[in-house]
Amino acid sequence: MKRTVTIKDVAKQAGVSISTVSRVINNSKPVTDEVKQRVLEVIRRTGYIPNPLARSLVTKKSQLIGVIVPEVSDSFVNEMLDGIEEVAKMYDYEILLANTYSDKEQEMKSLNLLRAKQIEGIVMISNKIDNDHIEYINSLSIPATYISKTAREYDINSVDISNKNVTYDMTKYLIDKGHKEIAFIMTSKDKTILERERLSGYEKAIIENNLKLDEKLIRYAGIEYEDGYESMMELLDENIVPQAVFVTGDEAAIGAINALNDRGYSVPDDVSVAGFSDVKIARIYRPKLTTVHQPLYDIGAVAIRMVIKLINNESLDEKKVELPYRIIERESVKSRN
Amino acid sequence: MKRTVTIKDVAKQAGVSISTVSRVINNSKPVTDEVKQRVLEVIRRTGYIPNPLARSLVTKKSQLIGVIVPEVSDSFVNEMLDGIEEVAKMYDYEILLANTYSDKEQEMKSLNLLRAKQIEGIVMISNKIDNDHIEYINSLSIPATYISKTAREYDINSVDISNKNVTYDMTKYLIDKGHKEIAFIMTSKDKTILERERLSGYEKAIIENNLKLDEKLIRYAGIEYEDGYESMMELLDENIVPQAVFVTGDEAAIGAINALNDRGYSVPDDVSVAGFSDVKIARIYRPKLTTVHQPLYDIGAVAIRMVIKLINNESLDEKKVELPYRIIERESVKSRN
DNA sequence: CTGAAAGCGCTAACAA
DNA sequence: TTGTTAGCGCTTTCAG
Repeated sequence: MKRTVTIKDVAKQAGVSISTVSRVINNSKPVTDEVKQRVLEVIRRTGYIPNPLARSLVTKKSQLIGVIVPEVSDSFVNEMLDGIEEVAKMYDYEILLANTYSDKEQEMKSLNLLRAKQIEGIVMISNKIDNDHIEYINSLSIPATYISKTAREYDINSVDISNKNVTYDMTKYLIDKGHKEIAFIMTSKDKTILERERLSGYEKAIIENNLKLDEKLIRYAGIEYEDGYESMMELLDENIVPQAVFVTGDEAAIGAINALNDRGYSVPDDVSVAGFSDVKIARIYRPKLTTVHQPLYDIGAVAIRMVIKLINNESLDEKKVELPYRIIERESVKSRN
Repeated sequence: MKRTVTIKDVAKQAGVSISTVSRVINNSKPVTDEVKQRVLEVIRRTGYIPNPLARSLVTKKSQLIGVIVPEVSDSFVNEMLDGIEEVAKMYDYEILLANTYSDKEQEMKSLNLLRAKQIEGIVMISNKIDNDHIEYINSLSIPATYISKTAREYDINSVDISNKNVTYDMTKYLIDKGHKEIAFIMTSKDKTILERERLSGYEKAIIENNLKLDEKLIRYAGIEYEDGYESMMELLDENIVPQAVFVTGDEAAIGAINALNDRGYSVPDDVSVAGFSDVKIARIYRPKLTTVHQPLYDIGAVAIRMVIKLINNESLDEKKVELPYRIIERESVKSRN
């Protein structure tokens, strides 16, 4: 273990005081050019790097932002992470990552751990946040922004897509393509406000267009591939073969397509399937998935940008940012007009 | 901003010295039970959390491990990240993440940044590491382990799958299934030792089984979906329609399947396709991809376990860990016997 | 413009 | 078993 070079070493070698060195590395106070060059030279020669721990200890700034995610390997999450990472780097923040596997206890634990690490801000991505999370984070008095389906229900900083009309729009799209019987597989069994809105978007489109609203066509599943597969199988087992299926998750949508295939139905020739999110696999799978594009990278980027602003005491234009979605027409939906 | 409670506050309120408080929070020296309880009580009441920055400053331990990855959103990478994260948590280490987009300059920059953050160890995942990386990391005298195709070429700690016979085994498998003309798409244009070995594994299997070794059947592409697609198209454009295609990457393999489909060939009925890695999509795609399973989660887990051991001055059983691979038979390869 | 000195919150000798 | 004290490496008054 070679001893690392400290500010003292630099000061001594440059023949100045440590305060002067501090001043040149931080550009905080005027320093004669001659002295500055001398110090810089020593720094270069010795390869000196200021110890951010010591610095943080006095400035109370760690340049660390905690990011809490359900699971890194989830495509939904990691596309956001790319955005988060990118922006963090831009502003010289480092990311402290914590996986929670959507377990609330683990979420609280991670929060605690991150807090201990003196993070300056938090980006919390969670399937479902509630008052406990919010109160705890508030009690930390650390800037935070949330990415969560339930964020809209609370008075907190959050970023999301403008969910209001998504399901309405996609259902309408499907109807416009000539589908009369449209199944709706919600990838959540919760009944949060968001889910109720999504459901009513679907219902509204159905009713407005004088189609029959059939409870049997509505299913509640999980978000995984298997969940979509099983839900679709369930439908098929009940001899329900809709003309179109709208699944609120891409992987689950692909599960549905596979279930359909396994039962001898062709997508989109026999039945159309639409997804939600536009993760990578939606572009790769065949038939390519028609889906709702969520700007995941941007969501992550905006979220962390918000906390950085907050950290710097800049004001936020809006507490709740909503990014636009759009329907991406690919191959899994066929016009039946 | 409420002032955070420090060890001093606790000491004062408990009527003891700060060293005593330090002793009880670290369990480092015996403390009378009575005093201990008193201190603990104050800690509980005040919600005191030791400042790890201050602690690190003196102990020179940050409980931080830097992880450098090409891209979080790459499925190959994020499955390893899950393993890394899990083990880190187990040993109370926090992960500092840096995305490099496989850019060498960025890799060096990230290394620098992480170094500055006083990380205690490094897990470096990189497509291609070279002497510059290694020398730099060595100069930091921080424990590191590498996950990289080129790691085997250097005398460094690394974890990998036992690559030696992979391509031989898969090619042999394909031959055993009755394929005579087998294309080999390498998802790399480099010619590292690993790539040469992979190539010769393929060649060995072909020759040993008295098949014709045809240079035209060997292609060099990138690792992405599109790369596989294009390489396959290239083959097809040259009127080469092999009975089987072995692509050394799952997403690229799926690209190849799609190219085949787009040209009217059915997989596996007309041509078999095998992949490499067994990332999530291999299980989801239809036909399900027959591929070489790499234990990505385990690779990540082992890698970080190694650096933790190193940090604690425990000796490593082996410098280069090789995890077993296995061929996963699914649907994209059909027997032609 | 520069240096001396205090102190960020904590651990670890060293004494007592 | 406990308290005192000297730092860890740095920033930041405060003088000069």
